[in-house]
Amino acid sequence: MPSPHSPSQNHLLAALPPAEFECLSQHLELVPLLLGEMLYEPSGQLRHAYFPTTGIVSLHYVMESGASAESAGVGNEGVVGVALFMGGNTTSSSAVVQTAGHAYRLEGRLLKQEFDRAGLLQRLLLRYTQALMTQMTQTAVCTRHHTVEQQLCRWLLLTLDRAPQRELVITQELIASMLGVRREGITQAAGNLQDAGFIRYRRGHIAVLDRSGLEKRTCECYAVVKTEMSRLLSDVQYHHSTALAVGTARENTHSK
Amino acid sequence: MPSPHSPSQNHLLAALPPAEFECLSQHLELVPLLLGEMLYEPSGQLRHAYFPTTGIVSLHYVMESGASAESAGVGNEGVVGVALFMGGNTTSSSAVVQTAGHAYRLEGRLLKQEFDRAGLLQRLLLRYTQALMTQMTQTAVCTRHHTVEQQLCRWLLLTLDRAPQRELVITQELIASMLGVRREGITQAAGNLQDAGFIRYRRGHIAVLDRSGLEKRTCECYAVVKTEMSRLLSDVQYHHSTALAVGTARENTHSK
DNA sequence: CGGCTTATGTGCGTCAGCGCACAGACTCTC
DNA sequence: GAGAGTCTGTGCGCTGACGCACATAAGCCG
Repeated sequence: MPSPHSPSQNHLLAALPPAEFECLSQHLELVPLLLGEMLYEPSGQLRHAYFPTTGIVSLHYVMESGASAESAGVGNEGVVGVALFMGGNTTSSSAVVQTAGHAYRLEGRLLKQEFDRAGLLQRLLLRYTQALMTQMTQTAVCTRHHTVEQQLCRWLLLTLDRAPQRELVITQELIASMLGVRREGITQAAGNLQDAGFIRYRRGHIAVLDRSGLEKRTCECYAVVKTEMSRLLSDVQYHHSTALAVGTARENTHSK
Repeated sequence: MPSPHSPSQNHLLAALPPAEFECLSQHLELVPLLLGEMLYEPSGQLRHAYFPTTGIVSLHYVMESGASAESAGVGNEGVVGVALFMGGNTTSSSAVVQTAGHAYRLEGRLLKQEFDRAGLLQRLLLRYTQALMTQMTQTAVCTRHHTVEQQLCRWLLLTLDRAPQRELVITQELIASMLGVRREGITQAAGNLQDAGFIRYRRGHIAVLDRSGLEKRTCECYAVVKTEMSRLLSDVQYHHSTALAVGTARENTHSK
């Protein structure tokens, strides 16, 4: 079965003008993201940046005690490894695959190089990084003030937005470790949501039946992240289609 | 009384090579930061970036319900307004003065301009932004897993590191709103710390008597932030004194 | 000095979430 | 299709933090 993979499934890559896109494409390597795989660990040297297409990655911190919490998630809207161009080259948190799928990876050195060209890619990456910060802030706030059920709703919605299908493949145990709560807490909250008819789940699979239901039950945090995300990214696409498209040959190689 | 204000009291500015420093200096404007003053509010257009010298600013998010939480603090090690060069121009959180003092401010347009020169300032700002992200992540984790007392210790230590004096001028009420907990919770935790002889306080003043005591009581989060901060910043200074100092006239204008 | 504002101390009852322990129940594999 | 491994459901008691309601006290200002 021919899987129609293309770098343009990643929003950041897709927003590049054809010239830059082509230039990068030849260095992009399609890699599978396996559930639970650790793309990088705390303080470890990052070798590649990952542009997810169908996979979803979670940035999270694991404490000495073993307790953990996610600070942000990355799907096809972003890139894993911002530390590569931010100059730190490594972070104190780790990146773990939360939903299996694929990503295109790019050697760190090359990403940095492209970044330093100060082209549209730089703009995109910086804006995305700001969106990431918004997400981190909101995670902190949400953690502080909202119930497990609200947080679960937020998490489901954000994940769903990045997932290609309506059914997520993930255990309650894993969700619990993302949100930094007990597994039983997720069982309970998920039970409530199922009773309400918003989701249906079975051993490691969660199907969302009623998005708007979840949206009603979640806190404002979801909307804040979502709004800020689209504000930061839509604006970039504007620049693409006007100023920056000028002067680049419009080839049709984009759609593979 | 002649107060010896200088932009070089801010670590980012101080790390600039003389040429860049001079260039920026003429556009920097010394402004007082008044306790409680809001430097920018959610979704409001940012006009200036602020480089604190003696003041401390808190980035925090206020929810519809009125509840709030800090995601990170900014003192003389950093800058308020990263959204200006990240491309977003605004954020969903607000910046509030948490400790009165001073800052040098720079028009947003100019900062962006300097940033786009891709000189050392850009490197500095990007690295600092990464440090900010570490702080946000750690805030989220700490919020999730640690007690109010531990968080108070972390907060006191981080604040102390940025404060010129050993005595902080702040009410428990304000600290509570930073940490997103009840005021009574701070009263209790602070009482414990005072009983242990680590701090002493009276109506709006907190004096730290025993730093190492606080360090023993706090969680790992303080160390994580601190370590990452110094890693990111020391490395920059290394670049300054070697690679990047080449080609810039070594004038002695730096030390005022 | 006296009164007012504001900050801090304290004592409830309540509750969400934790930690633990164990009982089902679903899948996958052989 | 039987067993093993894993995932999910449920029921405790416990505790940190909340929300509220005051009491007290410190600093400020006229």
